[in-house]
Amino acid sequence: MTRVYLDIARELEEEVRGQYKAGDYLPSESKLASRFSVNRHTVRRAVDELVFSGIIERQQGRGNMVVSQPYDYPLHAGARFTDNLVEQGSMPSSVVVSRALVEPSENIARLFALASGKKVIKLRTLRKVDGMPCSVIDHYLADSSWWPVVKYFEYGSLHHFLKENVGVHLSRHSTRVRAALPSKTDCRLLQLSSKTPLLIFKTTNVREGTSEIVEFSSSHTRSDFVEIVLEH
Amino acid sequence: MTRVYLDIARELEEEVRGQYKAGDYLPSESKLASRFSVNRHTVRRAVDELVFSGIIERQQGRGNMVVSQPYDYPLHAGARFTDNLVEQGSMPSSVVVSRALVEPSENIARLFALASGKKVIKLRTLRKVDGMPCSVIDHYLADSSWWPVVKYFEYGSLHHFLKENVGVHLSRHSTRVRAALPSKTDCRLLQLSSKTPLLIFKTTNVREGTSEIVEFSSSHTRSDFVEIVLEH
DNA sequence: AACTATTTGTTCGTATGTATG
DNA sequence: GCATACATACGAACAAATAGT
Repeated sequence: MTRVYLDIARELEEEVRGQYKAGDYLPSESKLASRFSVNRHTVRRAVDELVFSGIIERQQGRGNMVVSQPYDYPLHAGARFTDNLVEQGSMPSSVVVSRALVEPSENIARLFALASGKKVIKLRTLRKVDGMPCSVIDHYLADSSWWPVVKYFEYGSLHHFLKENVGVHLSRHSTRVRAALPSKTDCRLLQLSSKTPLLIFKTTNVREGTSEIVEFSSSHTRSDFVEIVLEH
Repeated sequence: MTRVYLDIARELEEEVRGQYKAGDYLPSESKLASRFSVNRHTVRRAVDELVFSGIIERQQGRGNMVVSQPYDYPLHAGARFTDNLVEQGSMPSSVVVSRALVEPSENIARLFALASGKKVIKLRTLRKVDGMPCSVIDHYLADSSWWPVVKYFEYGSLHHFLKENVGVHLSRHSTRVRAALPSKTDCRLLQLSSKTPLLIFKTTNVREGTSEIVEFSSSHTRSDFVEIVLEH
């Protein structure tokens, strides 16, 4: 009768470490409950243990996702990738995950000095290193007339794509850095535990030679094994 | 009906911060349950929140004890200071909190290309904004012969002090950025909750005009209301 | 756009186990 | 042993988010 949930937690943890990879989902709590012949509360308590130890991330309406790499990555301190800041906007190895013409937020409309009602292009790209998603970047483009072209951007360097296809050369204007814990979306896209802090770089890019801000990007990078290098 | 436990958690937290001191006990869960007219599970869930945030500790058979009384910051969320990266090494408003000649770690000895047995100077400075500690910086100086002079550095810009008093001009060599949750020491010095992520900048500085690394610094900045601006 | 099925989240009720004094 | 307080477990119901039809 006593402490069933700890046994289940141990069993689940072992299975996760042995047979799951980051991004996989556990069976639903109902299925686990019937499998272990316990009440759903009890498996839930068991899963709580894994959530607390950072192996599992709960996603309401979706399921319980595995967020750590059991035996893939040697996450011991010191083994850390480095990424160059200046490539953040033009990662050659990033892939578009979503793309839309959207109503800009108030901040972005002000930044771009947009007339009200005008839409902006929003691109979300995901960058992986050795198959592991390590940063999500949201790009906002001020000029929605680029949409017919940008619609066909799939992967690679966005800045290079823009130069080739719309003849715009972007140059970096300012960058702000902060750290924060991941949002639910960050957790999902980066297969991350909500306890892993992110580095957030907000960059504005201008049309080269002018002071016209044409792109704003916000990159969210997992900071447990990626370190950003600044050039001086 | 929904999320009653969060309201109760907020209420309890407020009372704890206002009227309890470390070592006090909350009323029993049954009493709280009847006071808030909810099931005991619900107050339990509420207390869980306080346990998770580290201000309550459960003691089976005894009660729920207040273990810390976190500082109450007069700062509303959203008010965010910005700090310029290039001043990180030479904050005019920082104060020395500790200072010593220490045995360097392996990494630092290698970085400085030091002979074994040589010591390095370690300075820890604290920078406050409006009275609130917002970053701790550990400076390591390769040349221990500066000690008699550095012993008298108390506050202000370290780089300026070194230029004036030992005739060394430092110039930035490389910077690496990451984010992490605070250590216990960080929490203490910055009066932080362990859930607030920190920005960590590791910078190496060389003697100007040479490639001789003479200073390494690691700055830990609270990132909930400080944002770092990069210049391009 | 509306509806449905699935999955996690919250709350109630009840009962029993376990630690403390 | 007894009373009290926290800990675990069962069952039921509904809320809220998500995904797909």
